[in-house]
This record gives sequence, structure tokens and C-alpha cells, in this order.
Amino acid sequence: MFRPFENNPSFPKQEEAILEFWRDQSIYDQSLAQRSGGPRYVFFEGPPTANGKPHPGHCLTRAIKDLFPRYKTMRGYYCERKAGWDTHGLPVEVEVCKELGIHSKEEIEEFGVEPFIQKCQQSVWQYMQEWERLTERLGFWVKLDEAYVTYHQTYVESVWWSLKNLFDRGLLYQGHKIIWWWAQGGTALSSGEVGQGYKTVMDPSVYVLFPLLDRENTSLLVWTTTPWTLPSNQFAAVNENIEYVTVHDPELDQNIIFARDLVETISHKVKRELEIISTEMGSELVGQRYQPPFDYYYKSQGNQTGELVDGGSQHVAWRVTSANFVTTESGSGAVHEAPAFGEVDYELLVTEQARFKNGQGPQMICAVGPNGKFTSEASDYEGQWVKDADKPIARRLKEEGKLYHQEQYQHEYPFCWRADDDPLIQYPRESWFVRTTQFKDQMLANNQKINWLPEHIKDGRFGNFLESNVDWALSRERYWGTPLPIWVCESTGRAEAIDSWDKLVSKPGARGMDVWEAAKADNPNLPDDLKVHKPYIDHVTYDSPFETGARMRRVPEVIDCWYDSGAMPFAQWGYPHRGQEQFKAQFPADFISEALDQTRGWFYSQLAISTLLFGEDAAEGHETVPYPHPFRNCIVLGLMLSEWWEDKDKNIYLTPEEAKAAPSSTTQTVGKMSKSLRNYRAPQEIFDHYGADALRWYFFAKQPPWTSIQYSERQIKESIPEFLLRLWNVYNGFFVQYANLDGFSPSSLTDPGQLAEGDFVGGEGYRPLDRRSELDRWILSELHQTLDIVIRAMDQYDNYSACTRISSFVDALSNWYVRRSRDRFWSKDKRSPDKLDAYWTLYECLTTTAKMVAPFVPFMAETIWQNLTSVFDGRATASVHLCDYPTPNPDKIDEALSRRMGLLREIASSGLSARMNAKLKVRQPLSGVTVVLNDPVDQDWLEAHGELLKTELNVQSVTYTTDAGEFVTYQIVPNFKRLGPRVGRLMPKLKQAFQQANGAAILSELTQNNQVSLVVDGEAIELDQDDVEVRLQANEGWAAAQGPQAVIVLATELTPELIRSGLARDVNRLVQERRKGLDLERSDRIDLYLVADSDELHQAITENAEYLKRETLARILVQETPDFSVESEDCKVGEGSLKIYMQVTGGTDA
RNA sequence: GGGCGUAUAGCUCAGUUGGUUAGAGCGCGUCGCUGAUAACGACGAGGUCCCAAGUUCGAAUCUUGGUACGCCCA
Repeated sequence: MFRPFENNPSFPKQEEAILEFWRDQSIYDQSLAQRSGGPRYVFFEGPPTANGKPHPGHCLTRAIKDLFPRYKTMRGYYCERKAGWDTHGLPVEVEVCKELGIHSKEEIEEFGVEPFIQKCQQSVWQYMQEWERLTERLGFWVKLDEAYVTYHQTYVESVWWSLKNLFDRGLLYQGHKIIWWWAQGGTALSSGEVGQGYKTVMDPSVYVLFPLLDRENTSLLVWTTTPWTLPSNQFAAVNENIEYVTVHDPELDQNIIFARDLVETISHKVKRELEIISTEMGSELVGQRYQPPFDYYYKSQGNQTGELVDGGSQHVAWRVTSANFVTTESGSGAVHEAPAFGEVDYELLVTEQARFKNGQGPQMICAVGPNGKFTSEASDYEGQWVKDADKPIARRLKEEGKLYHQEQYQHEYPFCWRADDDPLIQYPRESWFVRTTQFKDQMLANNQKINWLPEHIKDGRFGNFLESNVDWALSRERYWGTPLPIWVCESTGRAEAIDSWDKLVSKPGARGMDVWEAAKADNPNLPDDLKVHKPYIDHVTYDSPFETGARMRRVPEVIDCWYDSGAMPFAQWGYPHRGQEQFKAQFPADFISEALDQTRGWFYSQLAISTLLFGEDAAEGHETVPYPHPFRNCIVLGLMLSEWWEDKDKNIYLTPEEAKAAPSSTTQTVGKMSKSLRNYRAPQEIFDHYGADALRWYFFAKQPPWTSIQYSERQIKESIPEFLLRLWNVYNGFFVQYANLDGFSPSSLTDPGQLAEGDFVGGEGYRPLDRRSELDRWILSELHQTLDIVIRAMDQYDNYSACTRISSFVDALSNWYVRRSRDRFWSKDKRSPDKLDAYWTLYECLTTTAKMVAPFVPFMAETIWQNLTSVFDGRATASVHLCDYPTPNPDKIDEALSRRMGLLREIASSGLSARMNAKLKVRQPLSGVTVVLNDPVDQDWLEAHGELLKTELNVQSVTYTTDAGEFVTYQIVPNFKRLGPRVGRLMPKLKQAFQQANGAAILSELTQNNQVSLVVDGEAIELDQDDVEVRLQANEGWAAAQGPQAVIVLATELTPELIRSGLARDVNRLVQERRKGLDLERSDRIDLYLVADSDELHQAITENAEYLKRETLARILVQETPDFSVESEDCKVGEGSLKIYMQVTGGTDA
């Protein structure tokens, strides 16, 4: 017996049971162990951070990450899946700060770095359990208990090793650059981090007058959107190649210079006519000196000059310079330059400095401290936060008559991604950099070898990003991160890198470890991993090898946590201090996957680090690895959006049903998922309502993974009837029910194993394929074709095509094979070979399908597998996930059969359509149909399989004809693909000629001579059969329907006999309905009493008594009121009415 | 402003190297079928394949130029 499930299966409940089974039997471990000798399939887990709740986007990532390793494992590969956690960095610090109610670095210092990082370490695991639960519940098989963790000592030391490698090769350097600076947090942000924080804001846009010293009553009009940088002004920049005008402003009675293109715009802004006095090129303005709006520096340095390299001398600052980045698209065509607060402005300063003799050029002016507040140098604003100074500065300029115009300007401006009220500023800073630019070509070469999905990532987004590579700003002036392992001699400033704790503490004169030891003694629960972190590591110093008596002290910085994650290919093993074997075996990865936002994140950090360390230009003495590495195939997932409905009070509904039930009308919205809006269903709720398989199938089968996905509860729900339930119905609703009824069991197989091909031979009643019916051969052919397509798709990482094909196979199984086999299953003779064939065929289809879908919907696959193999008492493979993936057997694929069955299905479908047109319901038998085929090649086969059609269409005969002039018109259409190149521009006329010609005549000539000649435009064109396509057009007036390959014509004439036969079918259905209503078992036999009120109906029952008895399992059928007392059911049949009485006879249909 | 992507039915999306009747699922409507019933089948309505120009015998598909949206970057 197969275990029958209740009619309303609870998939979530079944999934929970499967999870328990996997846990109890360590199925995942077994699946690995049995592949340990196989070729490796290497997977890297991109580490998530566990200090935030997992959301639906993570489900997609984790589902895809599970799918391919499962598939490859079943295909024989050994695929280790080591989990990992990203634990360092700003996100963690910010969380802790929130918890402590503090914000700035000063506050952290005040709180104490030691307790702070201890809190960071704890906070990392805040949502760990939720992540683990999600991972397991989704069916993502990954070794959680062997996860790598980026703050672990072994991991940190591995990162140190890589940094030492770079340092020793001169690739890690300290530089002075203008960077995006988070003033409140006191740290630089990487370009990736900056990119995450752009917001649209309104900033002041001011037009300031810079009076020129050498032109009377004339000012240069200078534009800026950051008034707070004006006190630090050093230059004004114009573009040499732009034309400038001097205009007269009547109100100020002053001359003003700005770009010619902007006369109208600016005149409009200030609402007055500006008269142009003269015109000049920007180059003529270069060198003009001006008076800056603030004199903090100008006062003392305004007249300072320096000697130029080319001879002569010049004032060092406050003059007009040329810069080609100046445009006339906005502003005035003249730009205020404060080199301290802009990258391009800084470059301009560097260029200027280079013009002067050593040391005589301009020095950078900066009136702002690292905390983002004005220093004493700008005395009027000292201590004020720069953004707060915008308004007072503008006010003061206005009062002094230096502000020509002011407005609000909307633009994108970066804010700190973790503290999104804090705007970033560009600021000059000392920072450590990795010289990635030196490896740009190597990275590009490496990238070329990677298989990106979708492909456009390679030369598109990722390739372009590599092209515009800048050195990696690595250091962070923060606390919770991998400490930069560089120790500097306090006396000489010379530095060295250290790659492990042991090497550090064994340095001559090493001291300071006691700080850690004391902390540990004080709190033995402190994880040992903390000793390689701040503040403990900062206390460790040693004797300088560069100067006697001097000490080596560590630099204060930690590193960008993206570097941590990018180092995971080797750091997860602690390489090279340990794990050398594993690293060798597990590098590079065959497969990784993350969402698109990782382009500049993990995808880049991995590629950069790998190229620098192991690339073809890597250090000598080191093994280089051929490209691509560290990953070969990468699926870049799309962004996940949410769908919801909103009413006018902004209440949120997640399904159309909920929206309909809302008190007021709602509108459908699609957009980003937002924790605060709660505009999506939490993953756990999806699992509870629909199950993990439904979610997985929705992800895999609804769209290619790289299109942006709408996380819609509605669509997740839909994936159940569409696929899961259909498969479930074939398995449980049909196979299990009937097999149990008939006592079919495959248990006679002594060695079922994985129920692979061939394992069925020897089963009781099992017959070889060539002795089974066409239908059986057909569905197995479909199955093997499906396997072929699925494997080819999956090998190319195309889960979408694979799922599409699987779906259509399950549809074929359910809606054609089972439907057309019902008579065979229902037939009385339990041991008939045909019936057993049907069982064995369906059994093989189901077990193979279970294996085929196992990577996609692992829970349902397992449920089905378990139950279908339960009859073997443990002789079969214990889990579907321990099986080999089924492979197609070309011998079982019969393309002609597939084609023919397709044609048969088309004819059946058209036939039903014709009945519909003629308003002849399917229960009414008809005498026959005539089928007119476009192409008679399959006619013989179709005729031999008439039974299928007869039952499906409920007709007594099916006839075929090719000469069907009376039903159809033949239309000949040219085969464009074939004729196009040959006849060229005659094509439209040829088409027309065909339309006007007699199709039947052409066709018959073609059939006879295999050739026909047509004159078009005076040119004779010879055509053979392949040059044309025949289309049939059903003539008016017949109950006919037309498909692509055939026309079906119904015989609509009804004889009294046919009508009575139809009535009998009505009666049958009503009796069945009654049986169901009375809750009878399928196999219960009954006594049936039918009382008809018309002769016609009475006669119909008499004529079809045998049919009725057989279908309804009636032992007796009497057309009288019974003598026992039982309630009757009164029904309408056709025009008449019928009373049905029935009782169970006791015995079953044994 | 630059890069990348997308635009096809009410919704979500397929659409192979250009080939003349553009598909699927869902939703909607009509009808049918049913001892597979949280199903199933047939049919129907619903499309300027974003717009324009071009290449071609032929364009949803190729080229160019626009427009809109999304993402990334400045």
C-alpha cells in the first residue's frame, strides 16, 4: 500500500516533516559523502550580514544558491557548501550606536572602544537564529555549523597575509586624496558605500561677485552650490574655449562677466535686461586677479607670489585659472575653486603647484576640521557645522553686496548610507590605498573569461566599472573591522606588515599583549578572536628593526569590510597559515550568485583581490592561476520589487482579495520593498501559508533570475495550482488512489535501488516498452526528451527554460497521459497486461519526475519519492536527494511519435472547438468526424489510433480525407524563408498570385508532377512542394474547426439512437454524482433503481444498461421504485426527469 | 550629465539566425467536462509589439534618432 494523503494536502506541514527527516537521517551529509570521490563543483557563499533581518530578496539568492549545487550533486559532483557570515564594518557599528543612543566618534571614544567592539561582536549575531531558520526552512543546504566568520582570528590572519603580500609588493600605499568623508563618523567611505547613499536634495545655489583687481568696477560672476566652501576659496575657474561677455547691470551699476551662452538665463533669473558691452574668450580671463569673498587667508597671503618653473613669477592664488570641466550647462560659466573640497578642484591645485618652482606654489587652504566644523581660521564660523553655515554665509554675502543671485537647486547628493541624515563632504585625508589601477588590464582580462549571466554584465556594467578603476581606498578610521596590519617605526616612519598574531608576538621586544590577557582574565567569556582586534591589537608594540631604541606601533586604521568579503576564497580556509589543501581544491569557484548591487561590491572585491594575489602578473614565487578566477560562472540576480495595494489612507494590502475587502478603494502599486512600509509578506508567512516549494518554484519558473522580480504573494500562490498541485494530483489523487484500489505494487522488485532505467525489469507484470501501448511509449518519450532539455538548460545555468519544460511535461502527464489512460486504470481486470503497463509506466514517470524536480522543489520531490518507494522496506535509496539525476535514453525518444501525438492532441482540441461552435455538448455522442489534414504523412498512424480520438471527442467514427473540397478551401502560401532569397522583390506579387489562384488545382498539380509553374510579372517561377505551404480554410456552414495542421468537420446529424446514448451518459453522470453525494467509496458496489418519466429516457437506460452498470459499479439496475426505503434523488435529464435510488450492496468490487 | 538595462494582451512575462496568422500563465467572459475536485478542457474579448526614420521582397526582431521607466555612477 502506498500511503494515501488526505484530499487537502497541507504542503507546509509536509515540508516540516521532510525537514525533520533530513535532519534525522543527515541526508545532506550523506549526499556529500557519497560524492566524495567525484569531480568537484565549487561553490562560494557570499557572506550575508546577520545583524539585519533576512528579507524576501535573500530568499531568492539563497534559493538560486541551493538549486545549482543540488543539481550538480545529483549529477555526480562533490559540492561542498560552506556557509559564511560578514561581520565587520560600519553597519555593525551603526547598529550598536543606535542601541547606545550615540552617534559620533567622540561619543564612541567616550563610551570606550573596548566595550564598544565587544558589543559589536555580540550584535553581529543578533538575527543569526532567524537567518539559520530561514536558510533551513527554504531548503538551502549549506554547512551552517562550519561557517566562516570574518572576525575570527584565522580569517583575520588570512586577510593580513594578503595585505602583507600587497604591502611587500608596494601595492599598498598611503596617499593624500580628496575623499568622500563622513564627518560625524570620522571616516572615509568607499565609492561603493557612497553610491548607496545618494538622495535628491535642495541645496542653495549662489552666484557670487568676485571683483577683478585690474578691471574697474567689474566682477567675475562665480557660481557654487556649496557656499560653505567659499571661505576656503583659492581660485576661480573658467573654460578657455568658452566665450564670455561683460554685461552692464543697470541696478548695481556694475560690469559683470560670465559665459555668453547664459546671458538670457541669468538675465531672466535677475529679472532685468543686461546689456552686453564686450565679448572675449575664456583664455583672455585667465590670470586675472580677484578679491575673494572672505579674507581669512587673503589678508595675509593675497600678495604672495612665487617663481614659475617656466620663468617669471605669479601670484600664487586668487586668480582666474582654466579648467576644461567648466561648462555652461548650469551656473555662470565660472566656478569657485576650493581645492580642499572637491576631487577635480584638488587636481587643479596640483596642476597649479606644478607650475611653480619647488615649494613656491599655492598651499592648500582648508578652513574645516575633520569633524566637519569650521576651524579657528574661519573665525566667524568657528565650531559651526559646515552645512549649517550655508545660510549665514549667503546672508553675509548679500549684506556685503557680493551676492548677485541666489536660488534653490535640486540635485543628487550623497549621504552616509548608515546614518542617512548625515551628508557626506569631500575632504582631504591621508588614507591607505591598494594600487588596483596597476592591474586594470589584468582584471579586464580575467573578467573576459568569466561566464556572466546575463551576458551583458561582462562588457556592460561590470566591464565599464573595471575600465574606470581607481585605487581602492582601503582604510577606515573606525573601530570594528580587520585591523590594518601595518606597524610603523615611531622614529623613522618606516613600516612593515605582519601576517599573523604569532609572528607579531614573537617579534623582538614585543609588549602589550597583557592588555588582552587582563581583559580575558577579567571576562573569560570573551572570544579569543577579539585579541586581533582593536583596541587590544593597538597595544602590541615591538622593537624597531630600523632604529635601535625605537618602537613599532600599529597604524590606527581598520580596513574596508568589502575587502574581508572579497578575501573569502582563501580566508574562509585560513589560507595560507592553514587550509592549504582545501584552498587548492576549492579555487576557483564554479558558481556564485548574488544580486546586481554586488557588481561594485562582492563581485569586484573578489575579482580585484584574486587578480592581485593570484593573477598572471602576481608576485614571483607565487603560483599563478589561469583566468578566470575566483569564479567561473556568476548569476547576477535582478532587483526584487514588491506589489501591494494602497487605499487613500495609505493602508497597505498585500493581495487583491484583501484589497477588495478594504473599506475604501485601493490602487495597485509596485515598488521597492520597505521595512517601514511593511509592503511585503515576511518569508516565514509565505512558508506557513504556501510552503517553501511554492516560493522556490515561483523564483525559478516565473522569469529568468536576472530580470527584476516582483515579490508578489498573488504569484507565489499561483505557482501551486500551476505546477505543484498538478503534479500532486497525478501522484496522490490518481496514482496512489488507483494503485491501492487495484493492489498494484512494485514491491516485487528485489533491487529497486534508485529506480533508474533498467531497475524496473523483473517487476511483476512489467513488460518491455515495445510491448506496451503507444500512449505509454509516448509519455516515456516525452519524459526522456524533457530530461534531455532540462539537463542541457541546467548545464547552461538556465533554470527558467528547464522549469518551462518540466511544467509542460507535467501538463502532458496529467492532461493527456492520465486522462487518456483512465479507462485502463478503471478496467475491471486487475491483472490485465494493459493495466499493469499503465501502472508501471506511470510509476516510472513519477519516480523519475521526482528525481528530475528534486533540485527545484526538494520537499515535494522527497514526499513523493518517500511514498512511492515505501513499499520496498528500505531496499530503495532512502532519499531522492541521494539519487543520481536521471539522464535521457535516446532509445526511448521517439520524435515521430511525439509529433504524431501532438497532431492527435491538436485534432482533439479542434474537435472540441467544433463541438462548441455547433453547440453540441461533449456528452452527446455523434456519429463521426472527418479530419482534413494539411499533410497526409501521418494519416496512417492517426487512423491506427482512432480509439483515442473517438473517446476524447465522443464520436463513433473518425474518417480522414485529403480530397475535401466540399468542406474546405485550400490556400497556398509561399514558403517565404525558402523563396525569399530566390525571388526577391517579386515576393509580394507571388503572394498575390497564390491568393488569386485556385489552391486545390495548384495542389493537385504539385502532388502529381511534384512541380508547378507560375508566371509572375512575365517571369516564370518553378516551384516544388517545399516552396509552398498549404493552409486550409474551413468553409462556412459546417460544424468545423481549424487548427494549424488540420480541419475537423463534425457530422452534426442526431439520430434518436444517438440521442438516447447521450441521455445514458447524462444518467451515468447523475448516478456518479449521487454516489459521491452519499460518500461512497470508489469501489463500493451498488443496487441501482432508476425511474424515468419518459419513454425515451426509459428506452435509453434499457439500451445502455450494460454501460451504466459497468460505469457505476451497479450490481443490478432496475427501472422501478425499489421495495426498500431509501431516499430518491430527483434529477432533470434532457427534457424529462429521473428518480435515482441506490444502496450499497455490502460487498466491494473484489 | 554618463553607463547599463527594460518597453510585447487588463496583470506577469516568453518570443531562437529577420519569413508574412506574435505566444504562455493569471485575470475576465461564455460554454463544457468530471469518482483527478484548493481541479480540468474548449472558445472568446483583449495587441499602433513605446515613437519616428532607415535597411530589406519581408522588421516585434537589424541600424539610427527620440521618449518613458528602472538600476548604477558622477
